Amino acid sequence: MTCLCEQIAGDDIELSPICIGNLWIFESLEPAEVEALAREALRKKSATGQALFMQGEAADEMFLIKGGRVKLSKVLEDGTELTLDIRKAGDFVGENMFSEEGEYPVSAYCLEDTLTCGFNRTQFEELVLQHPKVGLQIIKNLSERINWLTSRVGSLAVTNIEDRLYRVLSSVAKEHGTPGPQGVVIQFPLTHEDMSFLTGAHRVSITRAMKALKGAGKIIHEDRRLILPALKTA
Amino acid sequence: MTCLCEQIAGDDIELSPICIGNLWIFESLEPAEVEALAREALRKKSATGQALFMQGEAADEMFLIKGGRVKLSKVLEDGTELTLDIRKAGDFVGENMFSEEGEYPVSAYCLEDTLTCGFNRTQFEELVLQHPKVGLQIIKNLSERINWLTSRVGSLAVTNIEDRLYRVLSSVAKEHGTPGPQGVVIQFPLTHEDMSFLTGAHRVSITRAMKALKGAGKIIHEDRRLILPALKTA
DNA sequence: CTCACTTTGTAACAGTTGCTACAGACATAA
DNA sequence: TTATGTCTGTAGCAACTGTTACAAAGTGAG
Repeated sequence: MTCLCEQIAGDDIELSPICIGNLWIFESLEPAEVEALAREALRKKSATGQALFMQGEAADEMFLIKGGRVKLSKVLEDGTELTLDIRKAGDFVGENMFSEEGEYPVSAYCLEDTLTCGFNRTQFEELVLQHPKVGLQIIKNLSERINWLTSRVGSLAVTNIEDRLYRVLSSVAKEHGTPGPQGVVIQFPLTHEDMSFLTGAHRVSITRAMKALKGAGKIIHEDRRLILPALKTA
Repeated sequence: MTCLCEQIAGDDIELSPICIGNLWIFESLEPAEVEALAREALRKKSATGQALFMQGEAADEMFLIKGGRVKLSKVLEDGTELTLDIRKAGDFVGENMFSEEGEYPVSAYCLEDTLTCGFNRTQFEELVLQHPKVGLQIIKNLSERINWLTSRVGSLAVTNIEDRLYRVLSSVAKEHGTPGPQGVVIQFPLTHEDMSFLTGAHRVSITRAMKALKGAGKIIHEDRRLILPALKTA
C-alpha cells in the first residue's frame, strides 16, 4: 500500500516512518481494512503556531502526528500557561476524545509544520467494536500515558525548582533525546521561557536553576542544545 | 444473580451498590458471561493500612473497589511521599496493569477496611477480545483518568501553596464530597499531614494556608469535616 | 556591517516557604 | 479522672522564589 501522506506533505515536512498502514495500533487489521481506514482518515497539514484544537472546544477528533512536533498546553484559571507535554511524530494527541466530558482540557499547538491524520469518535468506536485488538492496543497506549502523567505529577510536586527543572528536562530528554558521546542530547532548542512553561516557575528562576545545574555538571549547554550526562541510555 | 461479595464482606464493610454484575463496564455482557466473570474474579478483603500493591512490584492485577477507600501514593527519588489520588468504592486501582512497563508506578494503601475484586491481565485481555464493548468502556474510563491527571498536573504547577491546597481540596471534594446546605462536604477527616502529602508542601505551610483559606471564607471547618462553599454542585 | 529583536544573565528587594522547636488542643484508652 | 499519643497552631529565622528592571549576548534580516 502506498502512503498518501507523502504526496500531501510535499518535501516540507520530514515524515515519520510510521503510517497508518504500519502503525502498531492497527497491526491486527487486514490489508483491505487498513486501506479503508487510510482512505477515511483526514489528513491535514498545519503550519507552525497553528492549533490542532483549543482548550474548551468540543473534543471529537483525535490526531496521529505524521511529522512535526506538537505542544500540549493548558491555561490555568489564574491565566498562567503550562506546557504539559511535547509530542512528536508517531504519537497521538487528543486521546481525551474518548471521555464523556466532551471538551479538550488542553490546547495543541504545532511547534513546527506538522502533518496529522485525524479520526473522529464514531469512526474510531466502530473500528474498536469490529477489531477488539485495536481496542486493546489503545488501552495499552492510554495506560502508558497515565504512567507518564503520574511521573509528571511527581515532577511538579517537588517544590525545589532546581530538582523540578531537572526532572522535567530528564523526561523531555527521554522522549525526544538522542544518545550522544556525552549523554542524551535534546535536539531542539529550549528557551528559558519554554522551560518556565514546562515547570510553572518564573523565567528568572529558570536562569538561576540552570546556572546551578550547569555548575553541578548535571547538564551541559552546547551549540544551543542541552545534554544530560546522567542519562546514558534512553 | 446473587452477589458473592456480601457473603465475604460480612457486616464489617459498607459495600458499594456496584457489583461486577451491574458495573457499567460490563453492561454489554450476557448474564451467563457475567456470572462466569464473577466466578473468576478474585475477591479479597484487606484491612486498614494494608497495601493492595506496592510501587515497583510487577503490575499484573487490577482491582475494583467494592467497599472502602484506597490511597494511591508515590515515593519520589528524594524520599518524599506524595499522595496522588484517593479512590472510593466503585473505582478501579491498578489501571497501569495494561501498560508494557510491567511495574506499578505507585503504591495502593487501604485507608479503611476494603473489599476488592481483582482481575489479572490475561483474564482481562481475553475479555476485551471477546467483548469489544468492554474495551470501549475501559478506554473511556482511562481517558477520564487522563483528564483528571491533567488537571492534577495543573493544580501542582501552581507554586502558590494557598491556591494549590484549594485546588487539591476542590478535586477531593468533587470526587468524595456530598452536597450540604453550606456547600460540598468532605465526609472523612483530612489531617494537615494528609494535605501535605496531597500538595507536596510542608505540614506547617498547610496550617498557614488553611488559616488563610478559612479567613477568606473559601473553606469551613466544622465537626472535623471540611466544607467548600464555592462548590454548590458536585 | 548595522539594526531590531529575542534570549540570557545579574542584581536588589519583597514576599513566601521550609525548617525547627514548642505549646496547646483533642482523642482514646486505662 | 489521668496518661499517652496525635493533631493543630504559633513563632522566628534562614533559604528560596517572584518580581521588576536593566545590561549583555546572541540571532536573523536587510
